[in-house]
Amino acid sequence: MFVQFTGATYSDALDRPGSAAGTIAHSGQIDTLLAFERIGARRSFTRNEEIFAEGDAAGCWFKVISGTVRICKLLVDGRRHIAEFFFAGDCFGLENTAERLFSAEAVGDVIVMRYPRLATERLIDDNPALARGLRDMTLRDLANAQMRMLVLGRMSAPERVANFLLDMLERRDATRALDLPMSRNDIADYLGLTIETVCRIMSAFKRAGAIDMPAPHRIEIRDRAALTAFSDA
Amino acid sequence: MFVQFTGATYSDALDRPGSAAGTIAHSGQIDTLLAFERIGARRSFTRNEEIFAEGDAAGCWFKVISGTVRICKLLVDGRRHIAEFFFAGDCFGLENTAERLFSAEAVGDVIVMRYPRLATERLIDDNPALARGLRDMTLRDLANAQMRMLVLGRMSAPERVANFLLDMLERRDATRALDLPMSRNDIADYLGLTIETVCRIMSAFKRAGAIDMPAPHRIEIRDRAALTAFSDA
DNA sequence: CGCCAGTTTGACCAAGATCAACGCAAGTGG
DNA sequence: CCACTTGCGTTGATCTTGGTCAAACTGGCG
Repeated sequence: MFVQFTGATYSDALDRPGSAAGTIAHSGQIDTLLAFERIGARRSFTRNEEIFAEGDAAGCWFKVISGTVRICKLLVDGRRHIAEFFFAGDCFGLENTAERLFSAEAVGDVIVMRYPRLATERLIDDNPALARGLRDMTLRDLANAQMRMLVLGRMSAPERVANFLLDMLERRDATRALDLPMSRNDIADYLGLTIETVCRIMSAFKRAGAIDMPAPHRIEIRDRAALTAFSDA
Repeated sequence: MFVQFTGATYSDALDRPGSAAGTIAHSGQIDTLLAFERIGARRSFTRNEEIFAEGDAAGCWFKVISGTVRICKLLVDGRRHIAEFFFAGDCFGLENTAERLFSAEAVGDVIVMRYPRLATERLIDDNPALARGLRDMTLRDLANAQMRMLVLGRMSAPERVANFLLDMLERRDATRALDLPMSRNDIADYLGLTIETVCRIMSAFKRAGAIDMPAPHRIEIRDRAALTAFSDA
């Protein structure tokens, strides 16, 4: 079955506070959201601009308002790894280390909200529901990371690409058509492959009639069953 | 530089609550630890016994008292992936999904404490310091998972093995000698390699004088610099 | 029009997987 | 006590997948 790793949305975290945790009153959600709005600041970044760098002080976290963000790390010899992509509604950069272990960059033009960690900690200490929301979000991120480890550690190149396409479809709330905001290079570094391999496999999927690709960044699903079959055979 | 992914210990989580979060009074630690002891139950498992299975209800989490636990997932065609090993002091199985996505198994004989999730949630809601401790633990797990993604996605087989040995050394609080509790097969499934590749690379390290291997599970570091050099070329 | 960045395709190569055999130590049963 | 089995670990020969190197293609833009 197709491995799913949907990004953690903050509103999701409040809407579905984990099965055992019970339900949060709707008014509570509004209050805490407003509380966050008050401590946040809007920022915008242009294509390939760095939002934070590896080694920066990790004094705040972010929520994507629009656009796509990539979290990545560069090895000394130039190899790059993309840990995750984040889309509108997703939160990123929440860490407990003093320094950033990864950098964050705008894939295209991006608008984010920036929240200071200290103020967030204060809000959380006074508000168990909010704390629970953030905790669930982090736990969801962790589960996604574990699924991604499975993909990177044990899946073949076609399985990785098929999984990626189905996952993107899911995360962008699409069923048939999809505009990929990231380059082939980004996809390769996300899947632990080379750009050539990603290209070849996408072309193969197209030849096999599983997808259509009117433009490099435009993907249309023609045979979802075939893709799903590819995704974990 | 060598990539580090130390497991999250519960006491660590309380001892170092993240740089920006301030310090927790020592009495607070004792109280919350006692609180946990009260809701926990001791369990023991024998070699290869299942602690929980994929699909089980996720109503509790665990702390390793002694022994080694592996968290793993089986693909339909028999491929296996080990998401993480946990040693004495590490916590595992804390999830917000209704069902387990991974199974947990005893690598050797294991003793754990089992804590119900519901009671934990209650404790956490009343105790911000405790909440923070658990949050930091989860964030540390997430950071480790991201480092492991880097290893699985972008590192060569010798780099993975060297990293693994250095990481085990660190996690077992050893500097020169190390007894690996897990089989070569476990190591392979943890590193996304085959057992043959793991064997060959360990033998190569031994031939190169980087390690000594008086018995398959006994590793002695002879040239840490060489290992470190291997670990990220 | 020509350039440029990103994408695609092809030919070849190498790292690691697969298949197979062997080693070795710890049981087990006669 | 010794044959026999069983479960790991190790090593070698060969094959496959995906990486590397190189060249061609495409669309946008000055």
